[in-house]
Amino acid sequence: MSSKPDQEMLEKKMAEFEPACRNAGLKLTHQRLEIFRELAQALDHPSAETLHNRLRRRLPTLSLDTVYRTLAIFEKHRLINKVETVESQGRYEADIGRHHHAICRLCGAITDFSWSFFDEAQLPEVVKGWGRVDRKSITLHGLCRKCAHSGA
Amino acid sequence: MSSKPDQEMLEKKMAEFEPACRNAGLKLTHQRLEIFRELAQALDHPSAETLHNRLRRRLPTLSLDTVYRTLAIFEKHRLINKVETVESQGRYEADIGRHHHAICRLCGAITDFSWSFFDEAQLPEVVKGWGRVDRKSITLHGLCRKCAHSGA
DNA sequence: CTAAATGCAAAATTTTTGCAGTCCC
DNA sequence: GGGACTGCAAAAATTTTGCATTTAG
Repeated sequence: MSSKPDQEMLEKKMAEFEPACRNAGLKLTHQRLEIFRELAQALDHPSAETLHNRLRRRLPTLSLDTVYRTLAIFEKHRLINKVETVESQGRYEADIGRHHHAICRLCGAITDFSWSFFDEAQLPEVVKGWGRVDRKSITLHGLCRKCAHSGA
Repeated sequence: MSSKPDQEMLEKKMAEFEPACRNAGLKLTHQRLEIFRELAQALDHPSAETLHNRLRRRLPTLSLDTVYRTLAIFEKHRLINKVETVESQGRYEADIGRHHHAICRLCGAITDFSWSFFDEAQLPEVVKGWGRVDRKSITLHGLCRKCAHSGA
């Protein structure tokens, strides 16, 4: 459903990230670049802790609280996205384009999918009265193929 | 967007809850009944802690961990729903019927809405390969009317 | 009766904060 | 150089667990 971003794609994302970061008034520190890079190449919507573990190999002094702070500030400026989830741990993604999520209730894996029919549909009238909608996304819950086959 | 459930509605929900609970093989304890009742009459998708605070007036010995355990087991048996959220605190609702959520990024309020057009739409082909979908829901993010008007 | 549920206390997990030192712009 | 950022440590917030006691069925 999602395809592995290759090196070329990753460099493109990094190239877009730098000006976006400056635009947001954020300083381009080594840590921020690496945290974004790690998230951008991740396929699994990692948590802060997961990212920290992966980054420690490259950045042994990187602290977990910096990862938390950085993800929070990236999200605030919409450079990344925090996934709507039912888990206790927050999960993040670098892809802020229109897409949706399917979550497996067994293995917890989050998979992206697109659905332009929905993206282009007008929200129902009743929502108009609620306020200003900035984003809309779908979350599917169920069993991924792998878990469904492993006798659940 | 949602209407206040009156006393009659609440009693109906309680009447439906009891057999559903037994069906799930769960014992009908005083605490469980009161936790469900409190959630069923709540309009704000409360957290475990919020529910506990509200219930303490009536049940002074009710412990927070029982609230956590009870909500978790209710959700496991699909007697209640845990809302997909970006917050660190889990939020719950007794309404397990088809509906969707609009979340205000300022005040954090969660509002329900319905959209049968979406509910009845076929998911895109690409999802078929993912696995078995049990539930699908929409989350809107933005500013509720009140927060939008208070100059955000 | 008996297995399940509760309350208490303690721990584990996840996230946030204060502050001194460091680094980008 | 100065304000933003980081790392460290500590704390806060949220959720989970072990165990003795109580309770529903």
